[in-house]
Amino acid sequence: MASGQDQASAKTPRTDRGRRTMRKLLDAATGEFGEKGFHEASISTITARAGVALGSFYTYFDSKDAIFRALVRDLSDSVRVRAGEALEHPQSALAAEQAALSAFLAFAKEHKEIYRIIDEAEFVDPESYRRHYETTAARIAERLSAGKQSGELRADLGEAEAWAIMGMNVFLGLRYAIWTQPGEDPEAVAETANRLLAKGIAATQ
Amino acid sequence: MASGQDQASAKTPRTDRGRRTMRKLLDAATGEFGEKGFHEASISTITARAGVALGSFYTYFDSKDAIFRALVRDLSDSVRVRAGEALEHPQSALAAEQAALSAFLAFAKEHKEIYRIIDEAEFVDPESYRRHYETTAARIAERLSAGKQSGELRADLGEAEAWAIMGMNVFLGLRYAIWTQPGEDPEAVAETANRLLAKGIAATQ
Amino acid sequence: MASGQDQASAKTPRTDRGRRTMRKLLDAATGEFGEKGFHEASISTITARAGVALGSFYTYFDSKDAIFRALVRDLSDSVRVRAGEALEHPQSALAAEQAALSAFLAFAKEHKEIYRIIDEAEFVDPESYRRHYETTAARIAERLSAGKQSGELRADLGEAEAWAIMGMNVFLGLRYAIWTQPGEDPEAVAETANRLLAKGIAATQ
Amino acid sequence: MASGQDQASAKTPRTDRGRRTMRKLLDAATGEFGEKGFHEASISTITARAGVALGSFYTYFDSKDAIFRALVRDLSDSVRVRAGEALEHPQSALAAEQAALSAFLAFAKEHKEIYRIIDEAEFVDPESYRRHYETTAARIAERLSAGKQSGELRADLGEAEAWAIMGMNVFLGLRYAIWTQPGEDPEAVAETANRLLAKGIAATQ
DNA sequence: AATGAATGAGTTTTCATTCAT
DNA sequence: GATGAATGAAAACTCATTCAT
Repeated sequence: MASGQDQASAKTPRTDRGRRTMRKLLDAATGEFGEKGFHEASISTITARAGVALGSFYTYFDSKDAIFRALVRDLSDSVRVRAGEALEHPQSALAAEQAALSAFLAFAKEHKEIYRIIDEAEFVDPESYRRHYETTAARIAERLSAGKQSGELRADLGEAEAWAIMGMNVFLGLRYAIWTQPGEDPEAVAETANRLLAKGIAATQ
Repeated sequence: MASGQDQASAKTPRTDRGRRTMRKLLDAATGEFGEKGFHEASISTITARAGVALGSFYTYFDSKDAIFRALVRDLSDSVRVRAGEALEHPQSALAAEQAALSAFLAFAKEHKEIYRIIDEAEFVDPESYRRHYETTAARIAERLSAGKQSGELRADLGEAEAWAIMGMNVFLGLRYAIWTQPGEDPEAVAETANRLLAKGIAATQ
Repeated sequence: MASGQDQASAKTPRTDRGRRTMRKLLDAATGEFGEKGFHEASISTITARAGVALGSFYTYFDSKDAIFRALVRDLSDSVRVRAGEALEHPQSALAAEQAALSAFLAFAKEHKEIYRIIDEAEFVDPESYRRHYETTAARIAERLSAGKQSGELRADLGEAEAWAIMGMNVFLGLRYAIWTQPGEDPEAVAETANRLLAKGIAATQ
Repeated sequence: MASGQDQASAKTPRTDRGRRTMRKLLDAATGEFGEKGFHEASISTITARAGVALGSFYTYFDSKDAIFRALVRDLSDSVRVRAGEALEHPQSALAAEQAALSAFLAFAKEHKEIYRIIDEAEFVDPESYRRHYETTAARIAERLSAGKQSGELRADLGEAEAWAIMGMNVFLGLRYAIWTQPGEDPEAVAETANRLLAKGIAATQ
C-alpha cells in the first residue's frame, strides 16, 4: 500500500540499542519538521538534535522523505488511537462527537507539530496526506451511521457531513490548540461546536 | 500590509515591454508553483516557461519568495472578490452562507493550482497564511453578527462558530472541488452544508 | 545512439566565454582522469584545476560520468583523426600499417592519458569502450581488405587478424610510449612490428 | 612479492570455521567485483552475499583493497598455472605459442569475471598491473629465446615481439572469449593467430 | 531591459572502517 | 569469532542570486 521501502524495510533495528537510536531520530525529526518544516529541516540538524552521527540516520531511514513518511504515519496513528480511547465507553451520538473533538484538541495542544507535519504532507507525500483525511472522514461517517441507526441523528446524513465535521474540528484545533490565546478554554470550544451540531446556528423561534 | 519589497518596489516595470515580461513571469510562476509546489519549482524553470532569460527574473522580483508572495496576494484577493460578488445582493443570513460556500467551491474547482499555492503559503510565508485565515474568519464573524442583529441567528454565536464554518467550507472544498469525483454536485453539497448550519445534525423529534 | 544528454545537450555554450570555460574544464578533466583515474578524481579538483567555480561545472556537464564520456569520445576521435592523417597519401599495404602504428605511438607519447582514460571506460562507460575498439578494428579490417584486393596481402585475412594487429599496436604503445625507457626508439619498434607482419616470426630457411 | 599485509597477515584463520568464512568472503568478492567492478562493489554487499556479518569482514581482510589484491594474486596465479600446464610437454616453438593462446582463451571464456578483475587492477593496484604484464611478456620472451636457440625462430626477435604477441593474445581474448558471439570458434582463432606468427600477413608470391 | 555565464554555500547521500557486545 | 550499530569524512549535485556584456 505504501510506496515501497516503508513498512518493514531492512532498516528495522535488531538490537535494543538500535531501537533507542531510531526513536531518538524520530523524536528529533518531529521537533525539526514541526518547527522548521520539511525543507528547512536538514538531516544534519536532525542527527545533531538526536545526538547521533550523521551517518547513523541512514542506518534507519533511506532518505529524508522516508523519515517524514514514517512520521506522518505515526502521527496519523496517534490521533486515531487517542480519539479511539475517548470513544471507548458508550455514550450518545452527540456526546461522542464532543468527546472526539475534545480529545483531538487536547492531543493537538500537546503535539503542536502535528498540524505542520500533516499539512506539509500535502506537498511532500500527497498520498499519505489524502489517506489521512479520507480515513478520518470515514471514521466520522461510521459514527454518523451508528447515530442514524439509533435514531439519534438525522437519517439523511452522508459523507459531506462527515467532511464538514472534520473540517470544523481541524480548524477549531488550529485556532484553539495551536494559535490559542491565554484564557481560552478548549473544553468550552468543544461545547460550542457541539451546540452547532446539535441545533445549527439558526435562532430558535 | 505586505512585508516590504512587494507592493511598489523599484521593480515596477516602466515600459510596455517590461509589463509584458512581468506578466509572462507571473503566469509561468502560477503554473510551476501550482504543479510542482514552491520548493520543486525553480527560477530557471519559471523563466524557461516564460520564455525569458534567467537573469531577467531579477529585473522584476527580488527573490523566489517575493514572486510567491506576490502571487499569493493576487490569488487571495481573487478569492475574496469572488466571495464578495456572491454576497452583493441582499439575502437571508443562511442564504448568504450558502452563497459564500458555493462561490468558493466554484472558484476552487476552476483554479485548483490556486488552492495549492495558498495552502503552501503556510510554509513559505506563515504570516500571510495566518492572516489569510484570520481575515476570512473575521469576515464570517461579521456576517454572523449581522444575522444575530437581524434576529435570524442565535444570539450566542461567536468566533468559534466562525472558525467552525470556515473549516467546514475549506474541507468541503478540498473534498468536492479538488478531489471531486465524477457525478458529484457542488451545489448539492452547499445545500447539505447549509442544512447542517440551519438545524444541526440531530434528529428532529 | 549515445545515452541521451550526450551529443547536443542543452549545455552547449552560447557565447565565446562559455566555450572557453568548457574547454578549460575538458582539459582539466583530461589531466585529472589521466593522472588519478575516474574515481579518485573529483569534480572539485577538476574545477579548481580549471580555475572555475564548482558550480560552473554543471553549466556544461550533467555529471562526472558525462564529462568522462565526452572525453572518451574526444580522445577516440583524436586517435582516429591522427591515424587518418598518416594514411592520407597512398602507400603499400604494409607501409600503411607501419605508418598507422607510428602515428599512434607518437600520439600516445603526447597524450599519455589516453590509455588510462580509455581503459577505465571499460568500467565507467562500457559501451563507448567497446565501440572504440570495434570501430578501430573495423578500420584495420578495411585496410586489410584493400590489401587483399590489390594482391599485396594474403587472401584469407579476416576479423581476427584485425584484432590481433590492434592488440599488437595497443600493447606496443603501452610499452614503448607510456612505459618507455630512455634510449628506446618508437620508430624502430614500428619497423620491428612491421617485420613481424611482413614475414612472421619463423626462421627463414 | 605482494605489497605487505597480504601474504601471511595476522588475519590467517586459525579454525576450520574461520577458514570456511574466509572462503565464503573470497567467493562472494569474486562475484561482486566481477559483476560490478571494484568501486561499485561494497563491503556490505560482499558480506551480505557471503552470508556473514559486516564486521566479520575485517576479521579476515584489512581493507577493501586488501581483498581485491588477494583476489588478483589468486587469479593471476591461476592464469599462469593454466598456461604452464599447456606448455608442459615438449613441442615446437610455434606450437607452444598456439597452445598458450588456446589455454588463455579457454580460461578467459570460463572465468570472464577474472578478466574484468585483472583489468581493473590497472586502477586499483597499478603496480601489480604493470608487474602482471611485464612478467607475462618476460615469459613470452623466454620462449622466443628458446626458439631462437633451437633455430626455429628468427634470430633478431626481441622484447618488442614479446609485447606484440602478448597484445595480440589479450585482444583476441577480449574479442573471442569475452565478447564472443555464437558460432565463433576459439580454436580456429588460435590457429589464425598462429598463421600470422608463422608467416606474417603478406601474400606469398 | 535582456541575456546567460559564474558563483559557492548548502544539502543529501555513501560507505569503508571502528567498536561495543 | 561473530555481530550489527555507529561514525564521519568525502563527494556529487542543486539552485538562488550576482554580474559582465
